[in-house]
Amino acid sequence: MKQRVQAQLRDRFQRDVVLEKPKDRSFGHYATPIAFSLAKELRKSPMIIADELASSFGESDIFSAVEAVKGYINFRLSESFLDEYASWALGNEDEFGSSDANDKILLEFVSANPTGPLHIGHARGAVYGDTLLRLGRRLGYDIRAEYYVNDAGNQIDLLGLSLQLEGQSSVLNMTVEWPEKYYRGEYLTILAEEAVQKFGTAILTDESRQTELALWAKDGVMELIVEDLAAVNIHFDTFVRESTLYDDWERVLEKIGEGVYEEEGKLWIRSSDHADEKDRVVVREDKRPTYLAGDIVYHNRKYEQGFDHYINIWGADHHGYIARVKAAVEFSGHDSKKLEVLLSQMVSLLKEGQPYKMSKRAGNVILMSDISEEIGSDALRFIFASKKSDTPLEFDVEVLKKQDSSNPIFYVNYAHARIQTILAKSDLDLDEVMAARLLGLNEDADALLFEALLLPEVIDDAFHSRQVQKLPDYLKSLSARLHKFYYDHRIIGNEDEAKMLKLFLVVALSLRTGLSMMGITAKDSM
RNA sequence: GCGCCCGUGGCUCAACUGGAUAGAGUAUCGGACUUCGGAUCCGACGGUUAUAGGUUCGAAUCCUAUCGGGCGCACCA
Repeated sequence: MKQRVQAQLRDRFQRDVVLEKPKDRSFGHYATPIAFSLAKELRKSPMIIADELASSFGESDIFSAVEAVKGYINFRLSESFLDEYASWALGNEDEFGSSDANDKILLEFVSANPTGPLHIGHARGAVYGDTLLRLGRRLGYDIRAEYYVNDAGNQIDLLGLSLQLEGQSSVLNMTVEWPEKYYRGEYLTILAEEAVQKFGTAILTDESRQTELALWAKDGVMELIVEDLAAVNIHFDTFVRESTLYDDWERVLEKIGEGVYEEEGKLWIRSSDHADEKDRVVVREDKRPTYLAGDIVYHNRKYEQGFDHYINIWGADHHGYIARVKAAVEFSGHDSKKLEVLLSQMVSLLKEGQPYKMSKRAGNVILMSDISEEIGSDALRFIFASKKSDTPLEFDVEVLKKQDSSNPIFYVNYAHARIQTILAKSDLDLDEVMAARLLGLNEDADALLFEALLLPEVIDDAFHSRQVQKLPDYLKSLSARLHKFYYDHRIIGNEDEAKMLKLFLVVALSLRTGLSMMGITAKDSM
């Protein structure tokens, strides 16, 4: 809708035009402050320019009024334009909110270490990434969802050690001396039992078999992670294992060439040449590559597949890592501007006002699966998508279990279900409803229709600004308008019954489509 | 100490990325059922946008300083 209006104005003014939604709806559907920016070049007051531009509009198919007010130019869309657009949307559900974008994007997210099930902090990045994925795909982008599995390095050794100790303690009933750092949790007990069945008890006590045990266990943990994600409707296209990358290390090292140097027996990358604070070690004195080395190969591999754009979603505690990875990308001969790193901030959880402190390595973690089971996948996804990903989020699980308007997912679903109920109750059949033209609507209906038709621009805006919370915000607002309209107007038996039902169909379409962008299936009854 | 992010009604968050009178929810108080789902709706209360300067037609948004908070500053991932 907005694109069509903008295209029209671009022809008229011979320049790109910023379109806003006026604060006060009585001003019209759209407005532009273009006169303010023209004021400087034309050396005239914005008011006069706006007046002149507004009065230059003659008859138009899409505008019923164009007015200048205090320097703004306000546009009111014609009923026939809105009606035609609404009818098109209802007849082309899959294209409603799509665009002709077709860039190839590689989106990497979650990428949690395979050392334990996902916790609530991972859930946020997961929901953020998957929502972005769905929005982008709706717009037409060709996006691959990828998970980077860190199945090498110290944390895998620690997994083996932790599993042995856990097994010695809970399966073999031995007295165990716990080290300072180790993983803990129910999943280890289960894995230890499975390990005994598969390998015999010696696997738990023989230190020389720790690596063997760990390599087996990480696959089991990955299965848990995949299950945790599937429970909230998240699925990946590809999994890339860190352990498979190092074969390529020598070749990538050659590409980097002068970008690395040897000092103190170690290999360093000149990342300080590219905005990093200092150079970083990539190969230690004992020849073991650092974590960064894996990431260098991984990103080179990404780029060699020729995507137009690369998006990584990382926990906010990794923000210091961005500069060195971008530096590595440059040294490997690629354009680091194509790599976009988005951060997902901490989550703190309340339950009846009681805060939980979370920490992955310590015992007191909140499992993602516990929360998704407690409040349901839909509520979890809605709340996690509701706030800018780069600011901390705090919420109370009790609120999300409520069945009333304080629970946003309930509120939106209720709006959708209400529409289904009234459609079923009406004596009109679908053909009669669809045949109605949305002309001569009252002001409430016009406002509701317009809001329902905004979905495409919300999808576009939410994706391109990477701010997925705009979508749930919109759905709450559309639902509120629907509830109010429903309260104020009686539908069944109304002389405009067919029009109102068609209007409701458009609202339902936007609610349903919007929810599906969040991995949520709209409810037809509560 | 250095770097990044952030300070908006009691609480949780918006504000179209520089635009019109800073909006929602929640909490508190008050109201609306002879009604298609009251699982809803309406009203009231509540703000010097942390503070002080600056930039311009116009600032919550940009710049500077101060105060306060989070995260990071590994040859861990």
